[in-house]
Amino acid sequence: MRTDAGGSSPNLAAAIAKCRLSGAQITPLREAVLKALWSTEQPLGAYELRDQVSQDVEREISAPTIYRTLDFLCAHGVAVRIESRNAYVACKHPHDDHACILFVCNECGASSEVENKKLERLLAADAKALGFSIDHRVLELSG
Amino acid sequence: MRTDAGGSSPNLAAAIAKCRLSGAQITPLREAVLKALWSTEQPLGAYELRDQVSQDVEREISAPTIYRTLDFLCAHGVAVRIESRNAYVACKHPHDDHACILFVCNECGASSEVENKKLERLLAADAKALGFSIDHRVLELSG
DNA sequence: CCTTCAATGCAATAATGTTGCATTCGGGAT
DNA sequence: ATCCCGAATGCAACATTATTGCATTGAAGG
Repeated sequence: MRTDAGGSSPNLAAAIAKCRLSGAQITPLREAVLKALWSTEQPLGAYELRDQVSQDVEREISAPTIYRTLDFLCAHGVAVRIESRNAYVACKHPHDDHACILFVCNECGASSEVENKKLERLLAADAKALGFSIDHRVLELSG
Repeated sequence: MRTDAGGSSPNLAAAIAKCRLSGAQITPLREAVLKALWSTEQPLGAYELRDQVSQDVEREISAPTIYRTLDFLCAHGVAVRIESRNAYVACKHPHDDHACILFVCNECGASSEVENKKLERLLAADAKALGFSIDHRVLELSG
């Protein structure tokens, strides 16, 4: 028996597995939201997700529920919020630390993540010079 | 006669001069908003600015007006929007291109900009590798 | 004086995000 | 099995952030 319902990318299953690692439960709702995120390259807004997921599960999901679900997915590193668009995408790379750059296309809206160790080191060096301990980074490039 | 009213930082005057360069007019409103931004290290929200500026000019400024003014200031490189906080700060460095990193303190809220050419080159290289032409960057670190 | 265009005023409304509390549901202890 | 507990969700109300469309003002130039 397959655990990956609906024929979506195998990596969706991997993301789900990743969440389970931390003892968190993957509910049908969380899975539906994650699935929606995986179904496109486009960043999706919270209310957009709400509509899609509502249709998927055939009942009205409320805004707070969506936001809580997104918080959960982001906290578990399987989704990322794009601050400059108030939108979310599935995190499609397997790394634990989220030191990636997000490229977002202005025309098609597609986004892609890029890892860059050198850049990470530079940021760390700058932070150190300032006596600053980074707890969150936002690196978003659009073009 | 001094053009810098109110005894604020001399750099506020420089910022104003910078705007004039592009033939734009600095109205009392725009100057008041810029002054408010310069008066603190703290990122200020649009509505926060609205209240401060309204008090300053002794009449109610409307939200659209504040947003338009902020758009103007950002477009002229004398203010920066912090995407991860929905807030704005004065841009306090003189450079024309906005290739800086924004460090924002979680405790005191203060923000500071850091220029880093190496980092810039790395970003450019990554973008090139993707066939991507950057038109806007958001680099925000909080901690 | 008149035209014109940028800047601003203003009302309404959209879009995004949050709070507080009630309810449900599943798993472990008794 | 039943009870209890805590996590997840439902839900109403509300807070915050941002935008649209159109009217008005005001300064620069013919």
